[in-house]
Amino acid sequence: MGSSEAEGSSPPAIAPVIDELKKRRQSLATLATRLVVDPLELQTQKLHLEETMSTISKAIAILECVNSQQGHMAAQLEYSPSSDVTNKGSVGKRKIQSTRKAASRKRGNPYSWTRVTSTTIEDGHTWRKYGQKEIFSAKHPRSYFRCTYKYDQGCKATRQVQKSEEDPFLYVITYFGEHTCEGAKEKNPRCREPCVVSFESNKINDIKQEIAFSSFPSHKQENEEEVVSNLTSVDALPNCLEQPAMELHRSSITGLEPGWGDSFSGLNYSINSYDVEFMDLEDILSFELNEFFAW
DNA sequence: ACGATTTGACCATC
DNA sequence: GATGGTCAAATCGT
Repeated sequence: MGSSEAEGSSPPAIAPVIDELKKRRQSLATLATRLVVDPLELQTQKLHLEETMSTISKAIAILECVNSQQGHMAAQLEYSPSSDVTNKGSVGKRKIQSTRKAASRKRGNPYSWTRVTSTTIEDGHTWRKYGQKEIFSAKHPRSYFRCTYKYDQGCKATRQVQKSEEDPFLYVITYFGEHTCEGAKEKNPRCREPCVVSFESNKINDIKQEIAFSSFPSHKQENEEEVVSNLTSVDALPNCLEQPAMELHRSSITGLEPGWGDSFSGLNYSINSYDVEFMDLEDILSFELNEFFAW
C-alpha cells in the first residue's frame, strides 16, 4: 500500500517554486533600479529590497539543493495521519492503552516540521504544556505542548520545544499535525503556521522579547529553561510581530550529507517535511512584498 | 475558584 | 531494557 504510493506519487513540485522565486527576484531587482522617491525613503527601501532579494536568493539556493535531493527524500515524506481520536475526551484514569499506542507512533513521524528560533513565542496559535522530559544524550529537557483547543475542537496539533545543543540561545521547535482549530487563527488569519520570510528587524524582535518577559515580571521562574514554558503564554502577543527572518537549518533536512548547507550557516530555519512549508511560500512572499510596498 | 504548569508514572516503540 | 510521548494528580498563579 505505502510502497506503491511512494513510488507513484510525485514529490512536492519544487522546480516551479524555484522558477517563481527567480522571477520575483528579477522583478525586485528591476524595481530597485527604478525607485525614484525621497532620498531618505529610498535608502530605507533599497535596504529592505536588498534584504528581501538576499532572502529569496537563499531560499532559491536551498530549494535547488533540496530539489536535487528530492528523489532521496520523497520516500521519507509519506504522511502517516495521527490515529483517529475514537476515544477523545476520555479523561479516565490510567487504563488508556489505545490512546498511548496512538500517541507513541509520533516517534519518527515524518509529518512534522522544525523551526529554530531565538524565542519560543508567537506562531499564531495557543499552546498548553502537557509534559517535559529529559532526553537521553541531550543537554536540555524537551517540553511538550498540545493545542489549547485539543478538546474543544479536536485539534490534533502538538509541538515540542527544546533548547538547541549548539546554541543555547536558540530553541528547536518541532510541530506535529496540522491545526484544525479556529480560535487561534481568527485573531490574525495572516499569521500562518510556518515561519515567514519577513524583513529582518532586530528591533521588532527586541520589542517582542521585551513584551514577553515583562509579561511575567513576578514569575518565580527565572532561568532560561523555564522560560520555555512561560513563553507559551505569550501567544497573545501582537501577531503583526513576526519572526525576524526566515532561515534554514541544514541539520533537520533529512537525508542530506553533513556540510551540504554550510554556506547557509547563518540561517536559522529548519524544515523536516518541506512540502508543508513550500505550500505557503507564495503567500508568504506576496504578503511580505505587499507589506513592504504598503510602507 | 479556575485555568495553567509541573512532575512522576505509565506504556508503546525501538 | 532503554527511550520517548502522554496522562493526570498535585501544585501554582491569578
